[in-house]
Amino acid sequence: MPTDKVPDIVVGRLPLYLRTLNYLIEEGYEIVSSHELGRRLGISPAQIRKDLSHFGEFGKQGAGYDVKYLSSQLKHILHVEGVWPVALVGCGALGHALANYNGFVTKGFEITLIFDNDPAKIGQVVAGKVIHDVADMPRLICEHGIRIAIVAVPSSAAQATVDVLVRCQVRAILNYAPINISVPPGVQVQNIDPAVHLQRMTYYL
Amino acid sequence: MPTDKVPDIVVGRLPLYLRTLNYLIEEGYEIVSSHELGRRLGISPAQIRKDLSHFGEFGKQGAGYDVKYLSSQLKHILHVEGVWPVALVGCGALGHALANYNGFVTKGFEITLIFDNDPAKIGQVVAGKVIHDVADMPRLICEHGIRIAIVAVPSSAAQATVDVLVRCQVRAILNYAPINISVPPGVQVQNIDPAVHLQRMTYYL
DNA sequence: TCTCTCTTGTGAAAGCAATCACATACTCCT
DNA sequence: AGGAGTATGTGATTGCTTTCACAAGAGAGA
Ligand SMILES: NC(=O)c1ccc[n+]([C@@H]2O[C@H](COP(=O)([O-])OP(=O)(O)OC[C@H]3O[C@@H](n4cnc5c(N)ncnc54)[C@H](O)[C@@H]3O)[C@@H](O)[C@H]2O)c1
Ligand SMILES: NC(=O)c1ccc[n+]([C@@H]2O[C@H](COP(=O)([O-])OP(=O)(O)OC[C@H]3O[C@@H](n4cnc5c(N)ncnc54)[C@H](O)[C@@H]3O)[C@@H](O)[C@H]2O)c1
Repeated sequence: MPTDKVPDIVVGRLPLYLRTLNYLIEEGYEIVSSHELGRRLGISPAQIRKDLSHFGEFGKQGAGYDVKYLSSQLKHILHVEGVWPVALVGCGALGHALANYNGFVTKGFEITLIFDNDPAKIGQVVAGKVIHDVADMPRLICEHGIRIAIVAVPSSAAQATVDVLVRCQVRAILNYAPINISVPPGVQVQNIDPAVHLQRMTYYL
Repeated sequence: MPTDKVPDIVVGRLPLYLRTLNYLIEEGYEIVSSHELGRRLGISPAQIRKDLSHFGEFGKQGAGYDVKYLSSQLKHILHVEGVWPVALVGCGALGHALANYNGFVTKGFEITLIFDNDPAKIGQVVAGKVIHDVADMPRLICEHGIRIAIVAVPSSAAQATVDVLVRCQVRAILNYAPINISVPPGVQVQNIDPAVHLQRMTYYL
């Protein structure tokens, strides 16, 4: 029973399913049951079946799911069959780590443009890419048709950076600055703040 | 009407409230309403009031919340009044960025021990701390009474690293390896995987 | 072929979470 | 001092998510 309107919370789990399926492929699995997948993810088998049922029928009764097939279907659903070009803004300590991270390409992303506003950094080469002046960001992002950006600038510069990105037609932003940024409707934002994650755990200590 | 058993999802929002309150303090606010706080966070005022009501009555009718007071109360609830010593395992590109990150201390954390298994790195000084051999991890973590660790090792080493940490009485783990790790009940885990966050957004593009 | 076992996909039920709406109470202004 | 305006805290309600439970399909072995 395909796509009515899929809850965000379901969409949020699909990348986790996909990640685990790809590990299963590496391990040589050809078939996996919702039970085994759930065991690895700490999620109930029923929930996995229900989640997938939003998009179609991918399994075979009595057997389970063909791992490669389900992986390819999830890539299709998530629009990561190809490789999205991504802009990285802010090439400090964290930006360097991200630029050199080799885990993106197999997941459907490649950092193709890097920006900073520090004259000492502009022109330097990081991970095979030149660091561009943020002043050139509108032009370059437009020319490359970039839709996705990673923001790794100081908090004080984050909102202004995001505003520029949004004007450049960027529609998905991964924000590392520890601040709440605001964007117009239709622009996706995901935030990563390790301090927030740590504080979520200390409550229980 | 204080603490019955607070839902995890409520606890998960408290660090966001705290973060925003601290920005409000910097901006000179003394009082804030649930409406204004909600506007900044993209959360409904009613939800904020309901969340806080799990822990007590912090506001004043007709006025709002005393920003400093509420901040201090949230710090108390989240057990981040002091500074937790944290172990960092894996001092590669990402580990370096984390070790040098100055945003932790004001949030209640300080990386006090750094470990790696690369002989070329062991003994080097990063952010004023010596990189220790992972072989010494059990002893040092025990001696320092560390309860919180950040894992920034390759995926292939993550589960084994976590197993050691758990045996050393670490009870909260922030995992950057893009893999699902399993831990015994009572151990908190939070995962950060930028590729997962990006894939959550591409669905909507 | 028939039976037994396994696993999916899915309505129904149960369990959680978010929102509503208002009594209550505090502030500010005249 | 008193009234108008404002914002909290919370029971009731609505809405959403997860789990349950089972019919139906697939394969394996006798
Ligand atoms: N280092 C970490 O591990 C870490 C962890 C969590 C969050 N963060 C956050 O990520 C962001 C970057 O952290 P970092 O450690 O790399 O800091 P950093 O100071 O090393 O790097 C910031 C970079 O952004 C550049 N920059 C500043 N303003 C800019 C602008 N307007 N446009 C473009 N570039 C600009 C600076 O020149 C610098 O290169 C910060 O918001 C920080 O709070 C970092
Ligand atoms: N670089 C990034 O921006 C980024 C982003 C997301 C996730 N990650 C993940 O974070 C982890 C680290 O990434 P990185 O880019 O720093 O990789 P890296 O290869 O630069 O660093 C890994 C470090 O871990 C050390 N190490 C390896 N095995 C170890 C062990 N058993 N015990 C202790 N130390 C060990 C290595 O010596 C190295 O110093 C990886 O799992 C990676 O997938 C990195």
